[in-house]
Amino acid sequence: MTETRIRSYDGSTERHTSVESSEETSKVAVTTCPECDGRLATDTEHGETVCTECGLVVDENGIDRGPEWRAFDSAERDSKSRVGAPTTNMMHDKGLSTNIGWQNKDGYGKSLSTRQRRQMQRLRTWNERFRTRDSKERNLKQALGEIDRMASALGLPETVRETASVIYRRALSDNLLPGRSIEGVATAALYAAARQAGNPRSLDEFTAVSRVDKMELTRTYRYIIRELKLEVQPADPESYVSRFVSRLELNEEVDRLARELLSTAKDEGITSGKSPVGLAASAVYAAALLSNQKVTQSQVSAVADVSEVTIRNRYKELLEAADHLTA
DNA sequence: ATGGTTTTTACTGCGTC
DNA sequence: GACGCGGTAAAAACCAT
Repeated sequence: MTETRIRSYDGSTERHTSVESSEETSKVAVTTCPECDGRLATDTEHGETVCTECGLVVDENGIDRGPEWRAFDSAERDSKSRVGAPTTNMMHDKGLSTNIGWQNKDGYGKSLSTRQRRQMQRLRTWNERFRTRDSKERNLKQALGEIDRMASALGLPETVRETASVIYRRALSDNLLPGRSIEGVATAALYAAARQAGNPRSLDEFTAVSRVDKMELTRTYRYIIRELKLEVQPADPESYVSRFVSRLELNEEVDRLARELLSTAKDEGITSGKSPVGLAASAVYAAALLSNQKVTQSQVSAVADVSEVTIRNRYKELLEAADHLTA
């Protein structure tokens, strides 16, 4: 009947037969055991050369078994292939799901009748359908878990998580996942969601809580945006202000002033092309200066993750723009 | 790949506490 | 002398082409 195996190494290798066949396979390389002069047999499945008498393992690395998976159709190849960054989830089910052999043989190696063949074919089809649906669900489950984890680590509100999961689902159903890591796409989805919600976090902040590096994040982010035709406008510097202000323990006046500086700067047209984070940081610094609250450039630099040089350059420009307007 | 722009790194000098 | 600030040159990162 059906042979249900842990994993299909090879269509013809089954557990019970491999044990029985140790006698037969011994004809491949027969020598004598150095211990007891018994016959040596090669166990092809484990790549060991063992003595049939005393069980001494003479050589245990005889065979390179290559990849431990084998794909029988393209769907399976997709789910098992190691293209892309390695994740623990590469084999979503740890190889424990049911697999129906492709040979039309029963457990004893006898051929099946036409009727049985048909039946097996139908079973294979359905098994495959359930298996892939299952894998997508697990994939989604893991991704959503990651999104949740990162979102709370970054203090992002519920709404952002929701849009992130919507984006991820779309990516999944549009088959954007193959070749990309779940973690990477999940991070990119959250990044996009945060920006869309006007509650952005910098790339650096994301790489701090995600397992993917900056390169992969930006790459998959671009890809997702392009493929899903998402509209994400450049981050508004003002959206960083309140966070910086509170982390530096400054008051609302600084917050207000910083926003004012930023909007006049925008009107003067000196903000384009400059990094939003740098602008926000500089505005906060300038505002603190104007309202006589002491913060050092290095403090701002630390919380905003922007170099002091950038802060200097920007805040000079911001003040200039403000002067222009008042004068 | 390339070139232009922005940001960072590293270093220096000045004033203040 | 350490610290905050300002400036500069060169390197690195980024982006559009």
